[in-house]
Amino acid sequence: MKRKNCCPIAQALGVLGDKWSLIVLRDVIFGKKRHFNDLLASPEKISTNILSNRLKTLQQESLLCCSVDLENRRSKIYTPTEKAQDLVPVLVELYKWGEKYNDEADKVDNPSQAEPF
Amino acid sequence: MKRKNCCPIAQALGVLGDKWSLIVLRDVIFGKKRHFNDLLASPEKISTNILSNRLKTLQQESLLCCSVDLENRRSKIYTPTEKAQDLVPVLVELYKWGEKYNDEADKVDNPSQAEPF
DNA sequence: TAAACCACTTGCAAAATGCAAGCTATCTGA
DNA sequence: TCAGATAGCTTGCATTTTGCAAGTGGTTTA
Repeated sequence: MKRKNCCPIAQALGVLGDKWSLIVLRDVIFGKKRHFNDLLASPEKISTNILSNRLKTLQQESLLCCSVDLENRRSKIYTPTEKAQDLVPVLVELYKWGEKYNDEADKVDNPSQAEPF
Repeated sequence: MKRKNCCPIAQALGVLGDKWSLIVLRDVIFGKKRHFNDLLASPEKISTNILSNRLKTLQQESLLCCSVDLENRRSKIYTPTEKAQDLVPVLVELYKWGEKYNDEADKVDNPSQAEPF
């Protein structure tokens, strides 16, 4: 969804405002995940076609860059760009908010948060 | 999308990770918009059924509360809760990021940013 | 009391998502 | 060398979400 001539929040959401983009970026930025299968393995269970599509659009938006693993040529390496790294404050604030408001049910069921993602 | 037993970012995105929720919250929090028609009038052009649906789910998630305008009983007033106000840092970081990276095309076409939203 | 207003709801088409299976190139072990 | 295994997709199809236009039912204003 392109949003031209509108506020920066809407423009940011034009790139990030879907169910999966920020999950993928979280894993690449904080989880240091670099390979397709690593990203597939996240507990949120993205499907292969969606992940493939998201990796494509995130490259188009200059949020990820893709290179071939020289030691294993069937493998591709996805790395976050500076533009993606600059989303860290957004992700941190989302994390804090999620932690403050949306953890109550889990804390009862599952007090130990072994793996955040 | 409910996301249980997973990281706070995914939980936050379970509520906010769609195309419209954060736009509506932006307008209610920063734009001080309180009425259905005010929210409809935003430049992003949300449609009536989606807005209606989003207002419902945001109430269910305790992000908005709804009351009848006592001076005009056909009108409803939507106000942000504290939980919604606590999204200000998220919106601010999104704004900064959007401003930094997604304004280039607009600056050329439309240098004066009269109405941010 | 007719017209306008506000907040929806409904119907239907289009797009996005979810799931399973398959495909191609590369690599690994016997 | 060649049968698997592996990595990163693509395809097909069902389901869900979104988008658009039109209509509805109280409320209020002229």
